[in-house]
Amino acid sequence: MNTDKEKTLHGRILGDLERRILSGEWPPGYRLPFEVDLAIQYGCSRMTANKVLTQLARAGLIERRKKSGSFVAQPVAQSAVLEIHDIETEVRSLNLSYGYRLETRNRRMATRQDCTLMELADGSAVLECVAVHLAGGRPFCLEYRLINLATVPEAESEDFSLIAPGAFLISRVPWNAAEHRIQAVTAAADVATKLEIARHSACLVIERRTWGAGGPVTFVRFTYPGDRHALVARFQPGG
Amino acid sequence: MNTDKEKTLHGRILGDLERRILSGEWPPGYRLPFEVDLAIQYGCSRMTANKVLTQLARAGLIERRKKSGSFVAQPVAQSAVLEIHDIETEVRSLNLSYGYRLETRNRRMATRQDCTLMELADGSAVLECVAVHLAGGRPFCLEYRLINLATVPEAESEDFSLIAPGAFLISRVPWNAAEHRIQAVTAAADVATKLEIARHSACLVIERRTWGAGGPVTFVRFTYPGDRHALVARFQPGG
DNA sequence: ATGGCGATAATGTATATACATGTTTTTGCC
DNA sequence: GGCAAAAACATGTATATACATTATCGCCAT
Repeated sequence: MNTDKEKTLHGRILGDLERRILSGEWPPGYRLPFEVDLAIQYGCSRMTANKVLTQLARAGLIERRKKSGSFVAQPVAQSAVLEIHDIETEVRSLNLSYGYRLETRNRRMATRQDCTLMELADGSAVLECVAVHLAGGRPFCLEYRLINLATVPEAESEDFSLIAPGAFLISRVPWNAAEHRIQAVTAAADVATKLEIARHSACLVIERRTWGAGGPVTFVRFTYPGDRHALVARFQPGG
Repeated sequence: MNTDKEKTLHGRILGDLERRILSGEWPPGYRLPFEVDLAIQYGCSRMTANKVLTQLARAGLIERRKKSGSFVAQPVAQSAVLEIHDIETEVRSLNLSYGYRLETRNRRMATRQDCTLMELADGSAVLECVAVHLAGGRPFCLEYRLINLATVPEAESEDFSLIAPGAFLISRVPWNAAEHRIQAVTAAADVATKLEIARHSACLVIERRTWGAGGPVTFVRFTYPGDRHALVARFQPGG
């Protein structure tokens, strides 16, 4: 059921303890055996037991306290790991042909609004792109993109008529932080036209801001027709 | 910037390598020093270097190949860890008063639709609840809940007039897998009435299915007014 | 050339050991 | 009895060592 890494000694012990915790046999608050006792029970060294307990603690399944021992953690927020894919990959995984159409590309100075969106300094130059991603010949998603030319100057010499900004950026610009914002909105007139949907339809909007070592990199807003797209995320405590 | 665990030796080394990778100094594909060389450079033992590289590999920042060495991984999908909180916690963190109103509570046999939603066996008994969560006295979110009475029989003796099903379940039922689905929809008439919003407004819908050791546990659909709620997730590669 | 085969090199796992760190419990003094 | 010093204890970190596993390279015979 797990990542079947129960090939190794500490893998087997880990799986064993995980099973007891997730099944409820060891409920939240239960104090599990000390490292030395685990080592004796499983006939291994303390270092091996330590490795297992350290991994359980990193996964958030247990909490460790010096002198007191290790305790099964209280289940906290239901977190989920949400994978936000490259759009071309996403479309192709639906077995549809992928298409891309650039609508506008515009180099300009950052407006006040841009600065708010991206945490830009006043007077920065940005590249603004609007593009439509197509699946099976029909509009799949609308992309509104801002690129900070101060941190990504090489974007200026790219016309984005064939390659999408996302694909360009991901392969060229290292990033170290991102923030996602997911919302439902009603389609404005221009959005509805570009996506070929009825006005006031519900749309799923995913906004992402990305930062690199040199500051803000890009802002992007993806707008999906609400009835045709869902984000799905699976989650298992302890990976 | 990190979890500032640069107190220990392997913590410092880890931070150092992370910085080089995230800054782009070591680009994707770059082969980093072998364990023994790292150990020499940092004046530590190979076990310590191994611990660091193992953690980097678990975080997905590097890929390790026997005999070849360790390489900076290609950035893949932009994944984000989305924390889906308890609603009461969420409301209170907005500095609003929290309220809860149960609308309906109904014990019945599972319909065909229920079975599809929850992967139930035919003929299972379920508890169906509809409730409204309030923030600052106004509707914040509509909850539609199904509980599988086969795996959570104790739910039958709970009337849920004061305690919300989510709060009840999280503290009592261990679970080991969950699936989230996030979508945008237009509000149907009954939803609009309960949430006191205009018909056909855009709403953000979060559905969650949860499984435990004994099979399906619960299905829940949260419907949020689209203009009043957004999911926000931050992400930093490597933790 | 080429196909196999063994040497080599790097990671993977496990152990024994040592000392550090931070809590709790016990001891011992006033 | 009260309180501070000391011991006991469990985890945290680090090292040295050993052997297993596996991919790669070069050599040699065909």
